[in-house]
Amino acid sequence: MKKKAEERREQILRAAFQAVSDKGYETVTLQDIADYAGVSKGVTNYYFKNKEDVFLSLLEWVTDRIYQHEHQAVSQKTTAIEKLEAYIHSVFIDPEKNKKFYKVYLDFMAQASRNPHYRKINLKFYENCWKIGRDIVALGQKEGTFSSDIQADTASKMIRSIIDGCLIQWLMRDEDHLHEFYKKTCYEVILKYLK
Amino acid sequence: MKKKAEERREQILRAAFQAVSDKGYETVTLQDIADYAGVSKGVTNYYFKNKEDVFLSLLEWVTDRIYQHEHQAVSQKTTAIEKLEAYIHSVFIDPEKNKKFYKVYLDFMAQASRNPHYRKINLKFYENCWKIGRDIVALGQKEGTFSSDIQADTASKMIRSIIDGCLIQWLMRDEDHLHEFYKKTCYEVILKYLK
DNA sequence: AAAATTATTCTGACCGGTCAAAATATTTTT
DNA sequence: AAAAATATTTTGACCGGTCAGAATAATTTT
Repeated sequence: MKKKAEERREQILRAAFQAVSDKGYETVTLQDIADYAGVSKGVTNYYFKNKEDVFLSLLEWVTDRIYQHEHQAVSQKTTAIEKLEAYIHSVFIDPEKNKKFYKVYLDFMAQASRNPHYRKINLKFYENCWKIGRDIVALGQKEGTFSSDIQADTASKMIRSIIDGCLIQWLMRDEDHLHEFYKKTCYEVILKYLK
Repeated sequence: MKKKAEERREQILRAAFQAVSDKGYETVTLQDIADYAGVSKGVTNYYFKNKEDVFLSLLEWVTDRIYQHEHQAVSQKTTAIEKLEAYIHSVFIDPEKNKKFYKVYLDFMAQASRNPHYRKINLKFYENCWKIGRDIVALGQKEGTFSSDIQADTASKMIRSIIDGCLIQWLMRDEDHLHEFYKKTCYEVILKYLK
């Protein structure tokens, strides 16, 4: 019962994710989402309060999945360098997935710049990401791999800034083959900063 | 004759800039723009082909102004370090102006991720910014201030990634007082990377 | 059959683009 | 220089189309 409802919600969120990625936040209609999910329009209205509720849930769902993925990748490694590598590797998954996510993510950030509800969800995502970065830096400092001059909290903010900055610039340039370049250079910049 | 028409266009673009900053790209109607400009609805259609034409012109106009401002600031300094400082200083003008621009810019990037017309204009902006960065790095290397290990072209991409990454993260956090933090740390990261 | 779920239809609001007419500015004629 | 003619600019009403949300109907589950 509860299970089914949860599945339906996720089915709709997946559809919304694809629809927004294809068409853009504002262009997507509830009808689009229903079509992508292969259900009728009423279903969406049944499981979500309204359109904004779908989108807020979508942002929460998608950022949480990203975070889980990153966290999982990092937690499997032991040294700071390995963890940093794993982090960057998990972030720069592949052109296809990065494109899909950052298209949607840019839409949401544009919304978030004016709507506190979106900002709040994004902040939660940031905090999760910062935590990953902070732990890596702190470990590296304990190991002696990273400089003790920098502050782990500050560094964690920068790490995410560099990552997002690189992937956004990559997306805007619209050349898949540059994915590797940004991944590599992003890693190098962060490493040089931490050492 | 020609002068008046150009003034009108700019008047409308200024109005559109403010309107988009306040309400967001997709929410803004031609009526809004007319209202902000203090003219009637028909005027906008008289000076621009259609809504998209207004927005494409706006992106071009606003990014060009930003670039001119950055370029002017950097060109007044002589050493690489001074130029870099001036660059960062001109980018991180003040919370008010940064907020206004990045709100609009995020909207346009969201559009650009799906619409090649916007991407093309943004690429022009990128190339201008990269040129500023590249020249600073090259100068620094000639001076011996910056490491010769890095590639000026690569570094210029990273400089802009870090700047945009920082300002976007700052905007999302919605705390004006952090502006100084991101400005300072952004500069430090870039400097450490270049040395 | 009652309740829960899904599908369809309706409605009111809104938007972009058009257009004809009015207002204003410019040029030509007297 | 005044008047007439012409060109340019501005206005706001209008239309076709779309969408979110509500209401309603149909179907499935319990």
